Amino acid sequence: MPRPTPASPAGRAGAGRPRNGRPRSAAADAAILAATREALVELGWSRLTLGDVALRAGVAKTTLYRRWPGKNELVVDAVAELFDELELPDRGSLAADIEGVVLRFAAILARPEARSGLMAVVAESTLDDSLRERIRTSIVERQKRLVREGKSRAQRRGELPPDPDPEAADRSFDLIFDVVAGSVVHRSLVSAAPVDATWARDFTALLLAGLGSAPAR
Amino acid sequence: MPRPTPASPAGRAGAGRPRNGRPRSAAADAAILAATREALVELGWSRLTLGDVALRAGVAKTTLYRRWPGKNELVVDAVAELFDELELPDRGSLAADIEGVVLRFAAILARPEARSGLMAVVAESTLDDSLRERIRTSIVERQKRLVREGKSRAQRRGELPPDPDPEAADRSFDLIFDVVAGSVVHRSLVSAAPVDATWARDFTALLLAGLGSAPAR
DNA sequence: CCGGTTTCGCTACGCCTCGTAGCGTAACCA
DNA sequence: TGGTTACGCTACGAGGCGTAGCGAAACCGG
Repeated sequence: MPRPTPASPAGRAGAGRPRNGRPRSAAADAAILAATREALVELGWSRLTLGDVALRAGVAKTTLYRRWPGKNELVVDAVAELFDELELPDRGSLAADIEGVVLRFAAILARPEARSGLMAVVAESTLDDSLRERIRTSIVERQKRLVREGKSRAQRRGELPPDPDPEAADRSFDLIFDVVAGSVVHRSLVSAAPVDATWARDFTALLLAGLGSAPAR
Repeated sequence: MPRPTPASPAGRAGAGRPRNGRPRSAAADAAILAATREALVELGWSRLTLGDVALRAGVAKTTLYRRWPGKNELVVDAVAELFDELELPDRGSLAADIEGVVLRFAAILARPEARSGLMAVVAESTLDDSLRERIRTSIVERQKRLVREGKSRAQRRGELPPDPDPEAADRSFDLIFDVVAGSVVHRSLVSAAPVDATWARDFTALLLAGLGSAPAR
């Protein structure tokens, strides 16, 4: 009996692998994902074809279909790897931490393979629940972890008050995450304007002090 | 000599139309855009085909290609019409105005034809400058006008200080726009969580007072 | 009323991509 | 060595893309 479903192939979900038979080439996985990003840069989402990706990666097209159900899932995994480098170094203050993570996040979004791939899979996920779940675990949850860490770090420093109850803490946390990630994505992809040091400083000032205080630095 | 380019067809850019010959059917335009939205709901972006749209609209496929260069531009125009209803009623205070526009904006994004279409064309625009410009003039600029109006309204009320110089005013304005629009879009499409009254209130409180004040209401 | 002009519906076409099936071979394990 | 799985390759039907060509319809100026 072969594997019931093509299943999730990439290393991220390496669950029960049978001990018999020829193992899947890990090099092929890496080559396919790299080829996918390369094709995203040159062709964008709509003109990207799986046959072209297979050709670039030096594997057969059938190998590609054995590991990923389709174009959507492949691109999610290819883009997700870009976010592996996202970290949150401790810069001493909440303001500095926010500026730092904003600039790092924006640096990833500035790469064309992320620009053209990310929004496309989000669009597809509106009619595909399993794809949305894949995006959530592979990309979104990873970013969220950073915001959670930065918040509790600021609370240890005394820059933010402790949360009164866990329910309110969760809601406040989700809100902050959407504001930070959404603002950077919108600035970068929709407004198509650069997220540079000036913008990061202005954004941090707004997030910390709000509109009521002096909006201009 | 026929028209040099297929040109921008929809009513939005109705420039120099020749006075001779059979006029283009305005009813066909409306039917095509409505059919596009209907197909977006049922099929989403990737499975939407122009042949299917033509069939739904009751026009020939060639008619469709005579008016729009391709799928991208057609969907931009179809989605843009959804934002026509976006307004900013005066609710007496800056906080109430923000909550109102957030909820109205979210109501549009909750419609499946907007969800699946908007992100897709934004993704495509990363490699197509003319498409990005089309999105900017048809969709983004329209939203921006509302934020500009709300800001000056709040300044007349004395809720916000006047801007020191025009350059800082522009930068502050662009920032606010990206934060508001980006946060709502991210919450709605990426986090896939509802933008309800509670979220709108929490977001407004954060935007006005910042993280420094009490984050929980 | 009529000739010029443009749009429209329809059919047909070559090109490409999709996703799968089938086969022989290669790699790994007990 | 035999069993099992992955791989490369070829081939295929299905379907969308975007265009060309045709005759008919609609509108305008003379």
